[in-house]
Amino acid sequence: MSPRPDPYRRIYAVVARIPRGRVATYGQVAAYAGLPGHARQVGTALASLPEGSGVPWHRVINARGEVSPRGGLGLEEGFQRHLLEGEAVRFDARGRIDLDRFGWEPLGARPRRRAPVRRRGARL
DNA sequence: ATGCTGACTATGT
DNA sequence: TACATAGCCAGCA
Repeated sequence: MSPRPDPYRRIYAVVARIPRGRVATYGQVAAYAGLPGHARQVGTALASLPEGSGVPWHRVINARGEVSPRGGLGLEEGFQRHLLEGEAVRFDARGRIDLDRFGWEPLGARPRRRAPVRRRGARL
C-alpha cells in the first residue's frame, strides 16, 4: 500500500463517488480525499483532467453553491451547468444550487434532509 | 530558490 | 446579500 498516493489520484477517486444528480464542494472533496485545506488544489486537479476521463468533474462546485467562474470566457461554466441540469440539479434565479437539497452527503448519517418537506399541496 | 497564479474559503463590513 | 480581505498551498515559469 502506497502510504502516499498522488494527491490528484485521491481527489479523482472522491469525485468519482459523487452520485448523479448531486454536487459536492471543492473543500468537501479535499477533505474527503484526506487533504483538508486543499480546496484550491482540487480545482487545479480538475482543470488538468483530460477529456473523456470519466470523472464527473461537473459535480464539483464552490461553497456558495455556484459553478465556479473560470478565467476568460464563461464557456466551461455554461457547459458545466448544462450537464448538471441534465441530471435534474436545479439552479435558482441567481444561478445557485441549494446545497441542502443537492449537496452530496457521503455518510448520509446525520442531517439528511434531502427532498423538500412535503406539505399540503406541495409537489415534488 | 522565488514569486505569481488560481475551477477555494471563512470572516468582517 | 454583496464585496473586500486575508489565509491558504500546490503547481509552474
